[in-house]
Amino acid sequence: MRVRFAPSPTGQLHIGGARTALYNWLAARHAGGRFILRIEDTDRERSTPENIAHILEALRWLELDWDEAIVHQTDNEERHRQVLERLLDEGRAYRTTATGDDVKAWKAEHGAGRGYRGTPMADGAVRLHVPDEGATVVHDLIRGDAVFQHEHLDDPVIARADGSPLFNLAVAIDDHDAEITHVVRGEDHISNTPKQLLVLEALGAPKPVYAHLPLLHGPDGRKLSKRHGAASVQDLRDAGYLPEAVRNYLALLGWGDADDETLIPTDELVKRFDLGRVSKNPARFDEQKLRWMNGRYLRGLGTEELTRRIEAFTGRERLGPAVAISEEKIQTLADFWPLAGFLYDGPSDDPKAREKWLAQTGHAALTDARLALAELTDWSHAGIEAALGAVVEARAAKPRDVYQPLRVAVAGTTVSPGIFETLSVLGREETLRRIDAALAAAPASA
RNA sequence: GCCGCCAUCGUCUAGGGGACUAGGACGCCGCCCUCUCACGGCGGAAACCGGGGUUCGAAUCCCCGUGGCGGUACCA
Repeated sequence: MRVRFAPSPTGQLHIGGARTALYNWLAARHAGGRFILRIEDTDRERSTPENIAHILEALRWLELDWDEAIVHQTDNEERHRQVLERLLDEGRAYRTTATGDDVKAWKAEHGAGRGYRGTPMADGAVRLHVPDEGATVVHDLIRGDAVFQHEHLDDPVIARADGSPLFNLAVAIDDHDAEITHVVRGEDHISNTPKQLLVLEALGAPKPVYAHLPLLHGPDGRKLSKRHGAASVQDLRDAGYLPEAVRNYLALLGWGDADDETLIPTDELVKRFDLGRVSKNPARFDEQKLRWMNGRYLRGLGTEELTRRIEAFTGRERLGPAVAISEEKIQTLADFWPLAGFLYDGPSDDPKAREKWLAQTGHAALTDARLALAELTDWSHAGIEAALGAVVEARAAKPRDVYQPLRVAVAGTTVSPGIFETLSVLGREETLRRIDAALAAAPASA
C-alpha cells in the first residue's frame, strides 16, 4: 500500500486536513505500507513557503512521519506539460477559449444536465475529451461504487492557456508516478475523482482505489473555523492539547471499530485501523470530548513526563511539586498556570473572593490558622492537616470556614490545588508572609 | 438549476434481517467522595428523518420524499 497526504499550502493545517493525514498515516502503518507527503503548490498565488513550513510543523507535532522525500507538485511541471502535449497530440484533449459564460450558454441550449463539449480551437485552455457514452465508476472503500454518467460530465479543464497544468491533471499524474495505490482524501474531492480517472484512462495508467472521508464540521454543523475556537493544528497545540490525545480523538471522529473503546493509544490505533470501517457521514468537531480525553492522557503521563511537557509549554522551570498537586485538576497543559501559577508568581487578585472570605469570621479564622501554622514543627502535608484540623475543631467551625480564607490568602482566589498540598509546597515562610499580607490588607474591623 | 454524497441519543459512534426493552463514550442531571475546583465511583434522562414497499420478521434491504453537505473555475 502506498498512500499520500497532499495538502495545498494555502494556510495553516486545518483539523480536517490533520485527520486526513492521520487516516492516511494509520492506513499505511497498519498495512506496513508507505506514507508519502506531497505539497500541492500549483496555486502560486496562495502557496507560500511559510504555509509549507506551518504544515510540516503541524505534522511533526502530531508525530505523523512520512517515508519518502517530500514531493512538490510544481517540481513536476515539466512532466505535466509533457503529458499534456501527448494528450493533445493523441487527440484526447483540445484547446478552447470558451469561458464560463460560454459553457453556461451551451448548457442553456443542450440542457442543464448535459456535460459541456467544446469545439477544438487553435489556442485557449486545454480540456480533456469526455466520451458521451458510458460512465466512470469510482470504487470507494468507504462508499462503495459511485457512478458518474459521462453525458453529465463537462470536459474538464486540465491546463491553462499558457500550458500550466491544473489540479486534476497534476494530481492524476503525480499519483500515478508515485505509484499511489490508495487515494485517501476528503469527500469534497469526490466529484474530482471521475475527472482524474479519465486522465488516468487517457494515459493508459492503472487506477488507484479511493477512500473519500466524510467532512469535518464545527459544533454548529457549519464549516469549521476560528469562530469555533480551535480550527488548526497550531490552535490545538496552543490550547494545551497533547498530540497523542489529538490523534486518538481525531481517529474516532469518523471511524470506530466494533470494540467500542474510546481511549485507544496510537499503537493500538495502528493495529485496528481499517479504511473500510470509516463512517460515511460528516462529523462535528466537539472540543468538549477532546478536553476530557486530553485530561485522561495527561494524567496517564506520570508526573515526571507531565512536568516536562508543562515546562516546555509554559517556558517556566522547576514546576515539579506544583504539577504533582495539580495533575488531577487540569485537562490541558494550558490549564496549569491559571490554577497553580500563584505558587510562583504570588497570589492573584480576586476582590470578590477577598471580600467574601477575609472579612469578620474569615479574618478571625485566618488569624487562628496563622498561629497554629507558626508553631507547627512538622511542615508536611500530614502535619499541616493535623494542625489546621485542630483549628477547625477549636473554632467549632466548618472546615471550609477555615480553609477558604487560607486559600484566598495564599492563592488570591477560591480555587487552587488542595490546601494542605498547597501550603506544603509553598513552605512555611512564604505561607506566613502571604497570610500576614492578607490579614493586613483586610483588617478585622472592616 | 445540474451532478454527486449522506441520514441512529445534543455530539462521536456500535449495529450489516430475528441476539434491540437499540449498546458505549463525551456532554447533561442526581447521588457518593470532598477544604475550593477537579478527579474518581454509582445511577438517570436522551436516538433509529418521513412515507411506501420486500419479508413470517427491518434501525438494518429497495423506492420515493424531505433535510444536510459537497462539487459545478483557465482554484486546490
